[in-house]
Amino acid sequence: MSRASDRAYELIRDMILSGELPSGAKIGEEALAEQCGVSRTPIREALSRLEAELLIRRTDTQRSFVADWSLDDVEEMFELRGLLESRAARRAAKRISWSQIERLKTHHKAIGEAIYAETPDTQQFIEHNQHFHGVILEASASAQLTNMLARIVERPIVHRTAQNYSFDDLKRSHRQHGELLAAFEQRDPAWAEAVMISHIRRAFHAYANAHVGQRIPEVPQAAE
Amino acid sequence: MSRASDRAYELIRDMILSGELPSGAKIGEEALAEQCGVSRTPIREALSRLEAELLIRRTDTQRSFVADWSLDDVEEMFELRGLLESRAARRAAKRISWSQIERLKTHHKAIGEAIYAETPDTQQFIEHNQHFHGVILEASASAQLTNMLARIVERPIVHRTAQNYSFDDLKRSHRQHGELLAAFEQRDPAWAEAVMISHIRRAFHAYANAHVGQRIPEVPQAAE
DNA sequence: TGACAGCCTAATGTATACAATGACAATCGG
DNA sequence: CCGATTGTCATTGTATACATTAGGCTGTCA
Repeated sequence: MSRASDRAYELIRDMILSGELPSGAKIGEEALAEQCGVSRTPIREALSRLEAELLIRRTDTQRSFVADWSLDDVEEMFELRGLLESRAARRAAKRISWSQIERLKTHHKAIGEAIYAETPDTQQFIEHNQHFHGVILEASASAQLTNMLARIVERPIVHRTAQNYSFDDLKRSHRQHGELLAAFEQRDPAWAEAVMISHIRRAFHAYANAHVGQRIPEVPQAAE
Repeated sequence: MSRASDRAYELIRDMILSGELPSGAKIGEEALAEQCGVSRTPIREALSRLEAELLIRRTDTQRSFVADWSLDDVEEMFELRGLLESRAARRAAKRISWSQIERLKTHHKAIGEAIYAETPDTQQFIEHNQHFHGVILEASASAQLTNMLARIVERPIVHRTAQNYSFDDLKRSHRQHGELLAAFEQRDPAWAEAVMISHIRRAFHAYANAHVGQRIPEVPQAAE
């Protein structure tokens, strides 16, 4: 895709995920254009994508703000993610090739190594975790499921969630991936679906526990 | 939203749904800009939205074509729609207010009148059908479910499907809406969910039967 | 005759200027 | 003193010109 609008997209996205742009912060096209060193045109395209991914919200009059996720919103998103990913797992169990299973095993192994290193490497975990889920999506052979999950629900929350995983959470996630692998090797759709539901549900509770009480911590300034 | 880009969006969308722009047709920004009487800027915005709704596809180099739906694609979409709408129905059964039930009854009644008139009025059916499903979505109180269904799956296919409904199909759909209403009045999530799955599934088969053999009929010119 | 290369055309990406619209503030009237 | 109305300013919407790139066509060479 286009160079400038992609760069702008990534930059803005990182600003949001890193907290540099806190929840509720006002987003002006002009200001961002200057920060990103491009004109407003690619900024506008980037904002469209970010709006589609629900990282920013727009008022009725098209003013943009960093989306502010309540715990209810997050639960809703996990519900949706569970619904879609479990369906993907079910489809994948019927269709997955042996080479795809091999790739799953590779990522599974890498995740294990990242966790059980002397100092657990969360970044590595996140990366291979995404690839692991990516292979399942690919094996589900549903462009529309893939599209939806990838663009709307997938990445932002995965990041924030896994960032806060405890050692136990990491181990548990790894074990559930092992369970998924077994279900795929047996080509058992119902099993794969059930494990995936549980896997995502667990991720939600890990997120929720990590955020008890700290309802959106990064909002020092008020309404701007 | 903005005037020009909205008009452009609707115009292009209608061109696609009416078949004026056949499946696989190349879409040039410049040409559309001229046809719609606006500049390329709002056209680009409209194309983004249409791409998000999967009505157009883009090559790796951003050239746009009218999406070409195989029967498998359509089945996938109905699978997704069933997944999401049945979940919406389940949530709605737990949350729906009496006034929302009243609104459902109003649309249900209007649909009945449209069907059992001397000459069944499909347009009226489609309109009230959309409102009926809209109220359920609203009652599901999930902004994200609503967003997804409304933007990605909902409207284009509903149109094409209901357009071809036989009298029996219309009656069946009406009866199932009655069943849904009963489930809501009983506030029975499992029941509502099951009826909705069946309802959407039936819609798929109605679509499939109406299209046996005529694999995308509107493609006189080849690859353009 | 077929294939490859280079140029040419057409379409998209980006920047920028201008228009329109909404928000905010200050002042005036009740 | 409070509220409303108007004017100014900020921000977004649109148009257009220019840059860049992909894809096709033609000509030449093997």
